[in-house]
Amino acid sequence: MYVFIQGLSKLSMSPYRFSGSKPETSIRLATNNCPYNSACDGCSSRHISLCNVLDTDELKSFSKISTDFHKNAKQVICSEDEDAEYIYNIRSGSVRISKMLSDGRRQITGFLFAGDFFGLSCKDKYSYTAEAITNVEICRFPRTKIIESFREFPALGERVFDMTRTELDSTHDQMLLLGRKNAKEKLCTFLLTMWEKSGRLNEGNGDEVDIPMSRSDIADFLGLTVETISRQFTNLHKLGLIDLDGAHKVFLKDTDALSALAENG
Amino acid sequence: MYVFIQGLSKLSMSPYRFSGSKPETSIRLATNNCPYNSACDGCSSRHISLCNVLDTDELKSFSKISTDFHKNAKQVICSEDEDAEYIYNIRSGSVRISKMLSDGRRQITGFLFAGDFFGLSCKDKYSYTAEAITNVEICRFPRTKIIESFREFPALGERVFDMTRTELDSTHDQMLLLGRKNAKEKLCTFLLTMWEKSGRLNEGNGDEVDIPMSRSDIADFLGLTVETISRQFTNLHKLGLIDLDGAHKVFLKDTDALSALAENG
DNA sequence: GGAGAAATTTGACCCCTGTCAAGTATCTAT
DNA sequence: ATAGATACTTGACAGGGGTCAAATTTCTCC
Repeated sequence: MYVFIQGLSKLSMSPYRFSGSKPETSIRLATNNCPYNSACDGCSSRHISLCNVLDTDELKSFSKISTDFHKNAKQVICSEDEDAEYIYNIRSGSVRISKMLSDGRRQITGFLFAGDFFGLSCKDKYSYTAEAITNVEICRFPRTKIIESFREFPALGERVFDMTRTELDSTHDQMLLLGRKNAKEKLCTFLLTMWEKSGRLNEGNGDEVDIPMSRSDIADFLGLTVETISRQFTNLHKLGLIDLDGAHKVFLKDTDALSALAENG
Repeated sequence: MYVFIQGLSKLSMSPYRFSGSKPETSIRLATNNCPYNSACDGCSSRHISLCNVLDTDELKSFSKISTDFHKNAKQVICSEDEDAEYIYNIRSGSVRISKMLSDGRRQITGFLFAGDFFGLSCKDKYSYTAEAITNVEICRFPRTKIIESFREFPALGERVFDMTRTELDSTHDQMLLLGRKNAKEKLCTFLLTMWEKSGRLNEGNGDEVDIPMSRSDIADFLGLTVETISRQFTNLHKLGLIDLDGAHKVFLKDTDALSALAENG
């Protein structure tokens, strides 16, 4: 079991908690795309976000460069080749990060959840597109200002650096998956990763896993087609390893068996 | 042509120079694995390495935590699941970074060259194996000490952070390649990346590219088999796009055509 | 320089996954 | 609640790349 957990923590999604993924609508925000200054005080993802290394006073200062906003499911947050002006931090909801080839083939390089951030590139253009999968609450910081604040709050810079290295580790696992695993192994790995993530927050949840993204998203994340994903879900169901309740709720009936299949399917 | 160059700079190898890759034997070191303190003064990769942000005095101080050593081709530098005690910096030669599944399937996550570093994980074990492809000269720093020195030399920390983010960008491109490109596109992309890298240092080299790694390494990097790699080399040769001089020297006869094939093969 | 080992190439065959198509279920918006 | 759109599933078929095998070339080391 230990090996299994270790394997999971490497997969290509940031290893920070997410708060389940029922579409959430912001109560405080009546309209989309309408930034306002956040006090950060009531932020539900504060304890798992990059800012969790700041104490109350520091956070008060830091929050001055932060702007809150909200996006509905399917809206674009930032696009490939657009000026990389902001760093984005997810407060709630699910986001997909993707890249495209000129003919439209898409690769999703990661799914991000509450506590994850994105947009901190070295280049002055974003090298990927970020889109809301569910409704999301996000805060963002001008890139130049957050880099300045790394000097004011060195712990913040270290925290962001740590998260970046953890993310790099995850991408290496995802490269192993994309280059060397077959369809069944890919889906098992994915389901266990989602299970591990959801388990971190919802401890009482048992083996029920919420899958906010579409089959098509999963396909583009695992380097497969929608049809193959669908067939593999059916396959795992016939093997008695999972139950499905609609397309977005999966019950893992034998995580040990799934774990075995994730490396030798 | 601009788009082409831009595409290249994203591919999953660190975008720092390498000094060609003819196997090099250290003159100063008679034996392998025999660390000694380096003065850094005569280091040929100093201008492209992480330490290039340090001035002469700073480098003198920094060099105290550095140890030089040498490995022959095919030797292991560090292994998956081994204590991650050191950060390694490549002074010359070529290194492959890889991960394995329990049944032996291997994924090479990157090829590294002079100026590149590796080993800076968040975890206390290395999450990958590093092996010398050619003979290599390497210097290494105890992880705890280099992290301390980030406080003494903030520019060094920023430099390492920058290189890490650039590397993360590259892995995203490699994920797109692994998940969505076909065999021909993968090989064309790879050849152009190697060409771009070699061109940075050896400007007079024209379109002759040195490929230090084996067909098997290329296969494990691109998520293919040796046979497929070999067939695609033959294929590109028959198309008149490349000439081969042995297995490790490739002459790119039409980089524009290769560039087109790299996205729509 | 020559023998053995290792790496690369080539061929024959086949399977996994993609493609195309159609049917079914689910979601969304009135 | 209902209609239309979207998402998902299932089936038939095919092809790109894998597997196995053998030939050829290149490398390594006395």
